Amino acid sequence: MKTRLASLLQQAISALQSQSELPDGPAPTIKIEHTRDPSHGDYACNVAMMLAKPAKKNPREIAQSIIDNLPADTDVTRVEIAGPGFINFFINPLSQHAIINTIVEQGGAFGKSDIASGKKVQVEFVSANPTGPLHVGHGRGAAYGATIANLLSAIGYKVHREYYVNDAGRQMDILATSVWLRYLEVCGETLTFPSNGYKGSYVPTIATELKNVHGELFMANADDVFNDITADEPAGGDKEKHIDALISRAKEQLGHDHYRLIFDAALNSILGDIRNDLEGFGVQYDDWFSERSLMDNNAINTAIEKLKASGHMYQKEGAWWFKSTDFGDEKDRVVIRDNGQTTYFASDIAYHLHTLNRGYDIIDVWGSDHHGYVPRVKAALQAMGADPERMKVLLVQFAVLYKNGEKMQMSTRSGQFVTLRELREEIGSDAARYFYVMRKAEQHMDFDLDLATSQSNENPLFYVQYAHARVCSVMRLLAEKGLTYSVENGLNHLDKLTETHEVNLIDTLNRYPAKLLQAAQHYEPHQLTHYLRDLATQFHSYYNSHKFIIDDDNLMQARLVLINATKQVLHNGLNLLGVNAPESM
RNA sequence: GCGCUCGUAGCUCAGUUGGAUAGAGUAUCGGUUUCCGAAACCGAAGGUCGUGGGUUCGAAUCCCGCCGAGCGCACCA
Repeated sequence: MKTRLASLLQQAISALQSQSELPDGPAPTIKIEHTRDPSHGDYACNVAMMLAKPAKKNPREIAQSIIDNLPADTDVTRVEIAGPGFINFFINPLSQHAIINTIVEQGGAFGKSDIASGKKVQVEFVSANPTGPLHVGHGRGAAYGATIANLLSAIGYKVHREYYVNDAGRQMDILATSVWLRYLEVCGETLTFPSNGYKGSYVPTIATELKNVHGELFMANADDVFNDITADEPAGGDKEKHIDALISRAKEQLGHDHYRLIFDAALNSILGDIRNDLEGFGVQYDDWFSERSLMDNNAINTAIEKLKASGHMYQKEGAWWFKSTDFGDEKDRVVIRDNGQTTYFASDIAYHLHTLNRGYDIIDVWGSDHHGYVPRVKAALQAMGADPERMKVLLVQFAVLYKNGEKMQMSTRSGQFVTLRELREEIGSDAARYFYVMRKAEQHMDFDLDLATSQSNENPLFYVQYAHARVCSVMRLLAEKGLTYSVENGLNHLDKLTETHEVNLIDTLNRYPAKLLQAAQHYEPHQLTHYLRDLATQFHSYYNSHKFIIDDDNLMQARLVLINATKQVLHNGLNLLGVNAPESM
């Protein structure tokens, strides 16, 4: 309908231009919007006001000329000028009914489109270091990323969902060493656990498993291990140097193969837990991409060579630097450390290049604490001759948790955090998924655990699900009464749906496809949650003022088609959010 | 100090390329069930859109200053 109106307006404007009533040249893009106030009609357009300046005319005057030149359309019942120069359209309500036919016809596909026509995009999200279980901060990125992927897929993108596994680097070494030290404790050694080690309870668990499988294969004397190691912070030393020394000691005492065994045991255990956790959260991936694989297949060196060839690399103090300031970054960045090891940044450059080379545009969902990292990655892509516009970073604020009215501090290292799994167990995946995407991603978010766990009706998910369940309930009752539902009959009598509640509900149904498109293009799932609440409100209001199971069979069938169409749209929307649409509550 | 994100009802938040009287939920107050599920519905009240300027027909939205919050400023990942 919007495009139809736009085309009518375009014709009128062209006509005026040829009569020299309006200046030639490109007219402003015609924007048709739904009105907020029903007294303003169904659709409104501000094009007359946009033309006021170039035409040097009163906007209301222009609006009148446009209306006078507007071609007739059977579904437009009235056109008005209002306010400073809006053109308001009143649409024949019966023409809106057609959406119900469309919904019945398309079912679960209703609302989807092929706007993106199969363009390939990779959504990389969560990608937490496999050094511990996911916590509620990661949960938001998981819910958001998964929903974004669903939305993009719904408008025709070919979406690749990927988890980038940081299975290399110092943090993993710290984890492996932490596991080994706990293992020694399990085997009866006493030692002072490093202050910078991973202290979560999952570490001794992995250590115990290791002992069950391998016995005392990795056994060592604790005094030997700690002999000549730089002092830890509590002992007046440096915690970073302390843990680094312990890592070196672990590698040298265990030897490459045994160290790798422990390292992989820790990695596999934690990654397995993360996979399981995300699966339970309804989050699916097409690929779990290993950072280590970039080293194994030389992709990192290739990328670095490419950077060097670009002329934006230089050597300083034994390290290789990328001159990212050439591309607007704050400072230059190290790619190869003076000890010869490549940095995380080097891996990430290689990873992004690799993804682009596979033909995907990139959407990275990152925690907002990584926002300073964006310019350097884009700079690297640009230096290597790639288009940095092909990479889009969506930043997600961490949720701040409140319990008993107090803010909870979280840190993976200290082992003090609420895990995603705990959250799911307490409030359920549906509520968590919905709650997480209800707010704009870059908005700070207060997550009140007491509120979420109380299952109060504060949680709007129940409201939406209830609307869906209510339709199901009506249909159950219909069957109990021995009555039958005829879609055909209902579709044939849509013209009987003339009550205000019905018109409003149908109007809301009409808005769904555009809303879905907008939510996807702007990466804003919260638009969908707001829409679904609106739709549920319309339905509940209708439900309370009209009965559906009535004596007039034609009217009843028409109403049943309407509420089933509503149910379908609720279902489609919730499905995109990764939330169930229950038949009963 | 510099940079990024942000400041809207008591609280949690919408307000999408600048549009008409700034909207929901929740909390508060008052109504609605012999009737398809009251986890619902209807109504009232609630605002100097942080603040001061600027841009124009028109600003919560764009520009600048100030105040306040969060995050970032590693040869960590």
